Amino acid sequence: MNHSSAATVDEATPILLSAAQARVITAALDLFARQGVGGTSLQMIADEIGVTKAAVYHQYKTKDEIILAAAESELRRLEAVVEVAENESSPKRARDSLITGIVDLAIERGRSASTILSDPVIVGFFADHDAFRDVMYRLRHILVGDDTAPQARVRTAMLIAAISGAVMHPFVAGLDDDVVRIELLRLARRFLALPT
Amino acid sequence: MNHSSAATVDEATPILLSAAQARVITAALDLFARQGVGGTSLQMIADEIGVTKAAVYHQYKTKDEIILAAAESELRRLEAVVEVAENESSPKRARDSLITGIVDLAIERGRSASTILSDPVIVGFFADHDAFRDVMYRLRHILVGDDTAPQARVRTAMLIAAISGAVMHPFVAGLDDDVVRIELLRLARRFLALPT
DNA sequence: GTCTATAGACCGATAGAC
DNA sequence: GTCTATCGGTCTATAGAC
Repeated sequence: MNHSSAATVDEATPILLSAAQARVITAALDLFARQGVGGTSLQMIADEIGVTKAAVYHQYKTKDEIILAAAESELRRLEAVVEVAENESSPKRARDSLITGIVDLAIERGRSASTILSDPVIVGFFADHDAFRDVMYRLRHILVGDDTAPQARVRTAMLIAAISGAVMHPFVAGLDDDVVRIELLRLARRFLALPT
Repeated sequence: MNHSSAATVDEATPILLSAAQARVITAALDLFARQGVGGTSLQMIADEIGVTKAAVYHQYKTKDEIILAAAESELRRLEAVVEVAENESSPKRARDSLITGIVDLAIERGRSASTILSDPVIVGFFADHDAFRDVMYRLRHILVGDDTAPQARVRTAMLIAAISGAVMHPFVAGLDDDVVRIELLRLARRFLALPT
C-alpha cells in the first residue's frame, strides 16, 4: 500500500503566489478566523489591504478562488510538517516529529489555521480535495501505520482535534505561548503512547 | 470557592421556546452547521421551515437574537450534563459522568453542537456570556478541581476539543455511531487518568 | 495593478392586511 | 402566526479608464 504518492499533488507548484496575491490571502485568512468564511466579504478583504474590490478581483476571479487559495496555503504548511516527519529514520521518530510540528503549527498560526479547518465552507471545499485527502492519509499513516480500523480513525481524529481545537479554546486564551506549547506537546505525546 | 452558584444563571427559565420558535432554532442550527453562521440568511431559515422571512421575524426581532437563542439552546444541553455530574456522590463518579455525558452529546448532536462551538460568530457571542462562562467553569472544576494553573486549563481545553472536534473530523464521517461513542469514551477516560 | 462606476441579486428589517 | 410588498443597504462580479 503506497501512502505518499507525491504524484497526486501534481506539479508541486514552485512560487504559487505573487506579492499582491499573498496580501489578499493573508488578509482573507485573518478575516476568516475573525468573522468566518461566510461572514467575510470581498469588500472587507479589500479594505483590510487598502485597495478596492476591483483590485482584489484582478488577482482572483471569484470569492471561491480566494477561499480555496487561502485554505490550500494553510494545507501546504501542514503538508510540509508531514513531509519532514516522513523523512525521519524510524516510525517512532516520525510520530514525534509529526506531533511536534503540528503543535508548533497550531501555536504559530493560532486561530487562523484552526478556525479554517473547522469552518463548514472549508470542510465542504476539502471534502473532495485530493491534496487534502492525501495529506490526511499520510498523517494518519505516520500515527497509526496501516491500521485503518475505526478505532485508529477515531484516535487520529481525536489527536488532531485536541491539538488544533485546544489553541482556540477560551480556557487557553491569554496564556503564554510557550507554556501552552509545552503542555500540548506533553499531553499529545502521552496520548500517543496510550496502549491501544 | 463556590463553583456552582446557580444564581448566576438567573431564573433558569422554564419553557423557553414556543413551537414556532423551536422550529426556527432547529432550522437555524442545522443551517449553521452546514453553511456557518455568517453564511446563513433569514431567507434560508424561512425556506427550511416553509414560511416567509416575515414569519421568522415575528418570532425573533433580529438575526442576532436567533443566533443567541440557537447557541443558548445547545449550551443548555451541556449545562444539563454538567448538573447531572455535579450531583454524583464522588469526584471520580462526577468526572466519569461528565465525560460520558459530553461524548453522548457530541454523538447525538453531531455537527450541530460542535460546529456551533467553534464558529467565530458564536465564539464572539459567548466571550462575554455569563451563563457560558459559568458552565465552562463548572465543567473544568469537575475535571481538575480547584487547579487553575495553565496546565489544567490546557488539559481541559484539549479534552473538550478532542471530543467535540473528533466527531466532526472527516476520518470519523460514516463510521457507526456506537463504535465512535465507545472509542471516544475509552480514549477520553484514559486521557483523564493520565498522571499530571 | 489599481481605479470609478455600475449591474443585478440578495441582505436584514419593517409596515400593514388577513 | 403568516402573508405580500417594500425599504435602503450590501453582496458578488464586470466594464472600461489610467
